[in-house]
Amino acid sequence: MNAREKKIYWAKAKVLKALAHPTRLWMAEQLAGGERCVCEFVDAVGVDFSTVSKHLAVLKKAGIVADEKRGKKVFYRLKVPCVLNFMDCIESVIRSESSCECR
Amino acid sequence: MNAREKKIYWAKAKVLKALAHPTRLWMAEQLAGGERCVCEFVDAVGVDFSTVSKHLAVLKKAGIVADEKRGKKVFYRLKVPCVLNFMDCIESVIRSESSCECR
DNA sequence: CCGTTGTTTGGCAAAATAGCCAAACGTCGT
DNA sequence: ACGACGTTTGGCTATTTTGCCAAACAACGG
Repeated sequence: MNAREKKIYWAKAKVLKALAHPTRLWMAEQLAGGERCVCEFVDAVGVDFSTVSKHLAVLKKAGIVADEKRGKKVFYRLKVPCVLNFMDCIESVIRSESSCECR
Repeated sequence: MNAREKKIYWAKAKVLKALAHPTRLWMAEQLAGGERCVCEFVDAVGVDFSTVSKHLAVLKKAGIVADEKRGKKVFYRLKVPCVLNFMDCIESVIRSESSCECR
Protein backbone atom coordinates (compact mmCIF):
# COMPACT_ATOMS: atom_id res chain seq x y z
CA MET A 1 0.00 0.00 0.00
CA ASN A 2 1.89 3.03 -1.24
CA ALA A 3 1.23 6.68 -0.41
CA ARG A 4 -1.17 7.19 -3.30
CA GLU A 5 -3.18 4.12 -2.38
CA LYS A 6 -3.18 5.14 1.24
CA LYS A 7 -4.82 8.41 0.29
CA ILE A 8 -7.53 6.66 -1.70
CA TYR A 9 -8.34 4.25 1.08
CA TRP A 10 -8.39 7.03 3.60
CA ALA A 11 -11.00 8.83 1.47
CA LYS A 12 -13.10 5.70 1.06
CA ALA A 13 -12.92 5.03 4.77
CA LYS A 14 -14.14 8.54 5.45
CA VAL A 15 -17.34 7.88 3.53
CA LEU A 16 -17.87 4.57 5.29
CA LYS A 17 -17.13 6.13 8.64
CA ALA A 18 -19.79 8.75 8.04
CA LEU A 19 -22.36 5.98 7.68
CA ALA A 20 -20.94 3.91 10.49
CA HIS A 21 -23.05 5.34 13.24
CA PRO A 22 -26.54 4.12 14.16
CA THR A 23 -28.11 7.56 14.15
CA ARG A 24 -26.46 8.69 10.93
CA LEU A 25 -27.29 5.45 9.16
CA TRP A 26 -30.89 5.71 10.24
CA MET A 27 -31.12 9.31 9.10
CA ALA A 28 -29.60 8.46 5.74
CA GLU A 29 -32.21 5.77 5.24
CA GLN A 30 -34.96 8.16 6.21
CA LEU A 31 -33.73 10.57 3.58
CA ALA A 32 -34.25 7.89 0.96
CA GLY A 33 -37.95 8.63 1.41
CA GLY A 34 -37.44 12.28 0.62
CA GLU A 35 -35.93 15.34 2.21
CA ARG A 36 -36.30 16.08 5.91
CA CYS A 37 -35.56 19.08 8.04
CA VAL A 38 -33.35 18.88 11.10
CA CYS A 39 -36.26 19.33 13.49
CA GLU A 40 -37.99 16.22 12.18
CA PHE A 41 -34.95 14.17 13.08
CA VAL A 42 -34.64 15.69 16.52
CA ASP A 43 -38.14 14.56 17.39
CA ALA A 44 -37.60 11.09 15.93
CA VAL A 45 -34.15 10.30 17.26
CA GLY A 46 -34.46 11.75 20.72
CA VAL A 47 -31.13 13.51 21.03
CA ASP A 48 -30.15 17.12 21.24
CA PHE A 49 -30.62 19.55 18.35
CA SER A 50 -26.91 20.14 18.26
CA THR A 51 -26.15 16.44 18.12
CA VAL A 52 -28.43 15.89 15.14
CA SER A 53 -26.96 18.90 13.44
CA LYS A 54 -23.44 17.62 13.92
CA HIS A 55 -24.33 14.18 12.63
CA LEU A 56 -25.84 15.69 9.51
CA ALA A 57 -22.75 17.81 9.09
CA VAL A 58 -20.66 14.65 9.08
CA LEU A 59 -22.83 13.13 6.35
CA LYS A 60 -22.63 16.35 4.39
CA LYS A 61 -18.88 16.62 4.71
CA ALA A 62 -18.62 13.06 3.45
CA GLY A 63 -20.60 14.04 0.36
CA ILE A 64 -23.53 11.76 1.12
CA VAL A 65 -26.21 14.37 1.75
CA ALA A 66 -26.82 17.94 0.66
CA ASP A 67 -28.58 20.70 2.55
CA GLU A 68 -30.74 23.55 1.42
CA LYS A 69 -32.10 26.34 3.53
CA ARG A 70 -35.70 27.33 2.93
CA GLY A 71 -37.12 29.86 5.31
CA LYS A 72 -36.15 29.07 8.82
CA LYS A 73 -35.64 25.40 8.17
CA VAL A 74 -32.76 23.51 6.65
CA PHE A 75 -33.70 20.55 4.52
CA TYR A 76 -31.37 17.66 3.95
CA ARG A 77 -31.58 15.26 1.04
CA LEU A 78 -29.73 12.14 0.00
CA LYS A 79 -27.21 13.13 -2.63
CA VAL A 80 -25.95 9.65 -3.46
CA PRO A 81 -28.79 7.15 -2.99
CA CYS A 82 -26.64 4.17 -3.90
CA VAL A 83 -25.20 4.20 -0.40
CA LEU A 84 -28.29 2.35 0.70
CA ASN A 85 -27.86 -0.45 -1.82
CA PHE A 86 -25.35 -1.74 0.63
CA MET A 87 -27.89 -2.51 3.30
CA ASP A 88 -28.93 -5.88 1.89
CA CYS A 89 -25.34 -7.00 2.08
CA ILE A 90 -24.91 -5.66 5.58
CA GLU A 91 -27.96 -7.55 6.66
CA SER A 92 -26.58 -10.73 5.14
CA VAL A 93 -23.40 -10.19 7.14
CA ILE A 94 -25.44 -9.86 10.30
CA ARG A 95 -27.48 -12.93 9.50
CA SER A 96 -24.48 -15.09 8.62
CA GLU A 97 -22.73 -13.90 11.71
CA SER A 98 -25.51 -14.91 14.05
CA SER A 99 -25.89 -18.30 12.41
CA CYS A 100 -22.23 -19.24 11.96
CA GLU A 101 -20.40 -17.49 14.74
CA CYS A 102 -20.33 -20.33 17.22
CA ARG A 103 -20.85 -18.33 20.44
CA MET B 1 -36.47 5.11 16.19
CA ASN B 2 -37.64 2.73 18.90
CA ALA B 3 -35.52 0.37 20.96
CA ARG B 4 -35.83 -2.50 18.51
CA GLU B 5 -34.85 -0.33 15.58
CA LYS B 6 -31.99 1.12 17.56
CA LYS B 7 -30.59 -2.35 18.05
CA ILE B 8 -30.79 -3.12 14.36
CA TYR B 9 -29.05 0.08 13.38
CA TRP B 10 -26.42 -0.44 15.98
CA ALA B 11 -25.67 -3.84 14.45
CA LYS B 12 -25.54 -2.44 10.93
CA ALA B 13 -23.28 0.35 12.06
CA LYS B 14 -20.93 -2.16 13.60
CA VAL B 15 -20.40 -3.84 10.25
CA LEU B 16 -19.85 -0.51 8.53
CA LYS B 17 -17.50 0.60 11.25
CA ALA B 18 -15.42 -2.50 10.76
CA LEU B 19 -14.84 -1.48 7.16
CA ALA B 20 -14.44 2.19 7.97
CA HIS B 21 -10.71 2.17 8.42
CA PRO B 22 -8.20 2.56 5.58
CA THR B 23 -6.12 -0.44 6.57
CA ARG B 24 -9.08 -2.73 7.19
CA LEU B 25 -10.78 -1.69 3.96
CA TRP B 26 -7.62 -2.31 2.04
CA MET B 27 -7.15 -5.71 3.62
CA ALA B 28 -10.74 -6.67 2.89
CA GLU B 29 -10.22 -5.82 -0.75
CA GLN B 30 -7.02 -7.81 -0.85
CA LEU B 31 -8.91 -10.80 0.48
CA ALA B 32 -11.22 -10.59 -2.52
CA GLY B 33 -8.26 -11.98 -4.46
CA GLY B 34 -8.04 -15.00 -2.19
CA GLU B 35 -6.94 -15.80 1.32
CA ARG B 36 -3.91 -14.21 2.91
CA CYS B 37 -2.00 -14.87 6.08
CA VAL B 38 -1.36 -12.19 8.64
CA CYS B 39 2.31 -11.94 7.80
CA GLU B 40 1.56 -11.00 4.20
CA PHE B 41 -0.39 -8.01 5.41
CA VAL B 42 2.27 -6.95 7.85
CA ASP B 43 4.78 -6.65 5.05
CA ALA B 44 2.36 -4.84 2.76
CA VAL B 45 0.80 -2.39 5.18
CA GLY B 46 3.87 -1.44 7.15
CA VAL B 47 2.45 -1.52 10.67
CA ASP B 48 3.09 -3.72 13.65
CA PHE B 49 2.13 -7.39 13.70
CA SER B 50 -0.16 -6.75 16.62
CA THR B 51 -1.89 -3.91 14.82
CA VAL B 52 -2.66 -6.03 11.78
CA SER B 53 -3.87 -8.82 13.99
CA LYS B 54 -6.20 -6.51 15.83
CA HIS B 55 -7.58 -5.04 12.62
CA LEU B 56 -8.32 -8.52 11.33
CA ALA B 57 -9.94 -9.37 14.62
CA VAL B 58 -12.29 -6.43 14.14
CA LEU B 59 -13.25 -7.66 10.67
CA LYS B 60 -13.75 -11.14 12.04
CA LYS B 61 -15.87 -10.00 14.92
CA ALA B 62 -18.04 -8.09 12.47
CA GLY B 63 -18.56 -11.29 10.51
CA ILE B 64 -16.84 -10.04 7.38
CA VAL B 65 -13.87 -12.40 7.34
CA ALA B 66 -13.13 -15.85 8.67
CA ASP B 67 -9.83 -17.26 9.84
CA GLU B 68 -8.32 -20.68 9.64
CA LYS B 69 -5.11 -21.85 11.18
CA ARG B 70 -2.89 -24.05 9.06
CA GLY B 71 0.47 -24.89 10.52
CA LYS B 72 2.05 -21.85 12.04
CA LYS B 73 0.12 -19.43 9.91
CA VAL B 74 -3.39 -18.09 10.21
CA PHE B 75 -5.16 -17.50 6.92
CA TYR B 76 -7.98 -15.03 6.56
CA ARG B 77 -10.59 -15.12 3.84
CA LEU B 78 -13.50 -12.91 2.86
CA LYS B 79 -16.65 -14.48 4.22
CA VAL B 80 -19.12 -12.05 2.66
CA PRO B 81 -17.73 -10.82 -0.66
CA CYS B 82 -20.68 -8.53 -1.32
CA VAL B 83 -19.16 -5.97 1.02
CA LEU B 84 -16.97 -4.92 -1.85
CA ASN B 85 -19.88 -4.26 -4.20
CA PHE B 86 -20.18 -1.06 -2.31
CA MET B 87 -16.91 0.34 -3.52
CA ASP B 88 -18.25 1.64 -6.83
CA CYS B 89 -20.79 3.67 -4.95
CA ILE B 90 -18.22 4.96 -2.50
CA GLU B 91 -16.06 6.07 -5.36
CA SER B 92 -18.98 7.89 -6.91
CA VAL B 93 -19.49 9.69 -3.62
CA ILE B 94 -15.87 10.75 -3.64
CA ARG B 95 -16.05 11.87 -7.23
CA SER B 96 -19.28 13.82 -6.80
CA GLU B 97 -17.90 15.38 -3.69
CA SER B 98 -14.82 16.72 -5.36
CA SER B 99 -16.72 18.00 -8.37
CA CYS B 100 -19.84 19.42 -6.72
CA GLU B 101 -18.80 20.37 -3.25
CA CYS B 102 -17.99 24.01 -3.92
CA ARG B 103 -15.03 24.28 -1.61
C1' DC C 1 12.67 -30.19 24.85
C1' DC C 2 14.57 -25.91 23.03
C1' DG C 3 14.60 -22.22 19.78
C1' DT C 4 12.29 -20.13 15.98
C1' DT C 5 8.45 -18.43 13.56
C1' DG C 6 3.73 -16.64 13.27
C1' DT C 7 0.08 -14.79 15.84
C1' DT C 8 -2.71 -13.00 19.69
C1' DT C 9 -3.31 -10.55 24.01
C1' DG C 10 -2.71 -6.95 27.62
C1' DG C 11 -1.43 -2.58 28.66
C1' DC C 12 -0.58 1.96 27.72
C1' DA C 13 -0.71 6.83 25.71
C1' DA C 14 -2.37 9.68 21.99
C1' DA C 15 -5.99 10.85 19.09
C1' DA C 16 -10.68 10.86 17.47
C1' DT C 17 -15.66 10.68 18.42
C1' DA C 18 -20.21 11.45 20.82
C1' DG C 19 -23.40 14.15 23.08
C1' DC C 20 -24.73 17.70 26.21
C1' DC C 21 -25.07 22.71 27.29
C1' DA C 22 -24.81 27.47 26.30
C1' DA C 23 -24.13 30.93 23.09
C1' DA C 24 -24.38 32.74 18.44
C1' DC C 25 -26.67 33.18 14.07
C1' DG C 26 -30.25 33.75 10.41
C1' DT C 27 -35.07 34.30 9.14
C1' DC C 28 -39.52 35.42 9.81
C1' DG C 29 -43.82 37.83 11.86
C1' DT C 30 -45.25 41.72 14.19
C1' DA D 1 -36.32 46.70 15.95
C1' DC D 2 -37.84 42.71 18.86
C1' DG D 3 -38.91 38.15 19.97
C1' DA D 4 -39.56 33.50 18.50
C1' DC D 5 -38.10 29.65 15.97
C1' DG D 6 -34.77 26.55 13.66
C1' DT D 7 -30.15 25.65 13.26
C1' DT D 8 -25.09 25.78 13.86
C1' DT D 9 -20.94 26.45 16.57
C1' DG D 10 -17.75 26.29 20.56
C1' DG D 11 -16.50 24.16 24.55
C1' DC D 12 -16.38 20.58 27.69
C1' DT D 13 -16.13 15.67 29.41
C1' DA D 14 -16.68 10.77 28.77
C1' DT D 15 -15.90 7.09 25.81
C1' DT D 16 -13.85 4.74 21.97
C1' DT D 17 -10.29 3.83 18.74
C1' DT D 18 -5.57 3.42 17.17
C1' DG D 19 -1.04 1.68 17.26
C1' DC D 20 3.07 0.57 19.61
C1' DC D 21 5.62 -2.46 22.88
C1' DA D 22 6.25 -6.42 25.57
C1' DA D 23 4.67 -10.70 26.98
C1' DA D 24 2.15 -14.92 26.20
C1' DC D 25 0.83 -18.74 23.03
C1' DA D 26 0.89 -22.21 19.48
C1' DA D 27 3.09 -25.09 16.01
C1' DC D 28 6.88 -26.78 13.98
C1' DG D 29 12.06 -28.33 13.24
C1' DG D 30 15.98 -30.13 15.02
